[in-house]
Amino acid sequence: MSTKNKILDAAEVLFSDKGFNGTSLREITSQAEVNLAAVNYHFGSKKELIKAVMSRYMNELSPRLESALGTLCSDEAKPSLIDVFSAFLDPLLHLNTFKDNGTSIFLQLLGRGYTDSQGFLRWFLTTQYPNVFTNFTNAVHKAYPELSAEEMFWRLHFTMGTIVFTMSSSDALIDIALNDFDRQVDIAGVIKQVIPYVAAGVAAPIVK
Amino acid sequence: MSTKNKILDAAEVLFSDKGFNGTSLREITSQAEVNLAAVNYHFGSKKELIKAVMSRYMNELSPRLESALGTLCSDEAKPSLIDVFSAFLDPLLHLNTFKDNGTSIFLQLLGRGYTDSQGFLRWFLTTQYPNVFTNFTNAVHKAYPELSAEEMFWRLHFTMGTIVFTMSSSDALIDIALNDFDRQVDIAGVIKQVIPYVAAGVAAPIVK
DNA sequence: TTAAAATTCAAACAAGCGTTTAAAATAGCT
DNA sequence: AGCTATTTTAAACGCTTGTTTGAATTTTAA
Repeated sequence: MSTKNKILDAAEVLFSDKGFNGTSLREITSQAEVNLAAVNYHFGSKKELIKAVMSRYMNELSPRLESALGTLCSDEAKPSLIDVFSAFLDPLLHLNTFKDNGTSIFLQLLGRGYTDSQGFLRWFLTTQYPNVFTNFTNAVHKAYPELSAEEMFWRLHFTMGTIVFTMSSSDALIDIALNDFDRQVDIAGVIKQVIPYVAAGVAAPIVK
Repeated sequence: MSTKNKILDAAEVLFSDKGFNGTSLREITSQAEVNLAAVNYHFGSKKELIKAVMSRYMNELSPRLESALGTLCSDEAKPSLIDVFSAFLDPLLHLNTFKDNGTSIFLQLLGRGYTDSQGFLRWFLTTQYPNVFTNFTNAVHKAYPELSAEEMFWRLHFTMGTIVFTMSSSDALIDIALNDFDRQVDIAGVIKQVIPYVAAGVAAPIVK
């Protein structure tokens, strides 16, 4: 295992757990059992390391997501909103085969990135992977064409908030579910619970 | 204006903007034009200052919220979910008269607190202000009794995520709405948009 | 007015941060 | 083998962090 990958593996777990600001390079390098200076040697800076951690996941996810949403758009049949959101399920769960707990880690990273660091990750994702966003918007528009661009804007951001926030605290929530309901839930179970919620939210009657 | 209040006023704005970890005591005290040591003298520690900032809002909000949700529960008529979520509107907007931009600041603080600091604010709120949570749960149950406790648990957390995440990035979203749609939106407008969304989400068909 | 209490202040503290340096070690190549 | 380029290492850098100190100042009350 290369030093670079040892760093990435340790960093993604710590970042997802304690946030980007909350994780120091010393924690990462001691967890990875490499020298402190290795981060700056291989990645240049902490900021670049964060980008590298996210890129590793996005490069795995984004083609599958584009494909899934793309076929939904090119199909003749009009998809339901449930179809649109369900299209995320397989690409996201595929991250679990790509890496242990990959789905959960990635979604937590996403949540961290949106609130930490004053939105620089938002910029990074929307500029580096714009196709995912436009494909998603198009798919939702096809499923619910009555929604105006402005209403769509708000509801998609509400949806993003639901997903990202839920996933960034999913470990705590899964713990509570285990204690209060004796129910063993995994990340796939949470995603399946959230899909009808966001689909119904986006499909809500248009407010006057 | 007392030193204590000068600190609280400066802290809440900086905390809501840059998070708890992202704001230093030196930024706060220089913004408040007080000595650095004043924070530790008056509050004991940074953590206690964070609690004090949140308490000032919660003490203003929680009785109004309990009352609004309480009457909803004690009324004979069965409320709609829209009624339940709308009950938050007045108490939240009241924070604007209590303080300039109070609603927005408080909701952003809430969002920060849920992701920063590994959930210690979640513990603080649920243990210090438990009535708000139980009243809310009861009101939702009355509006939608078919929902099981477990499903309710998940959907209420999805809702919390939607609200908190949206509000913590509401400034950025309001900016985008201004640029893309020439639409001047304020925090009350965002709240009114989000109510039908979360109401529909909670009311979504029960997943098998 | 005077003594005690509360508050403010400048300064320093120890600890942690990301980053840089230059020497040591390793690897790749002719 | 011997030279070059790459990588690893320990140490230190400069800076920021939250907190503490003890003296100066202001406020309070008798």
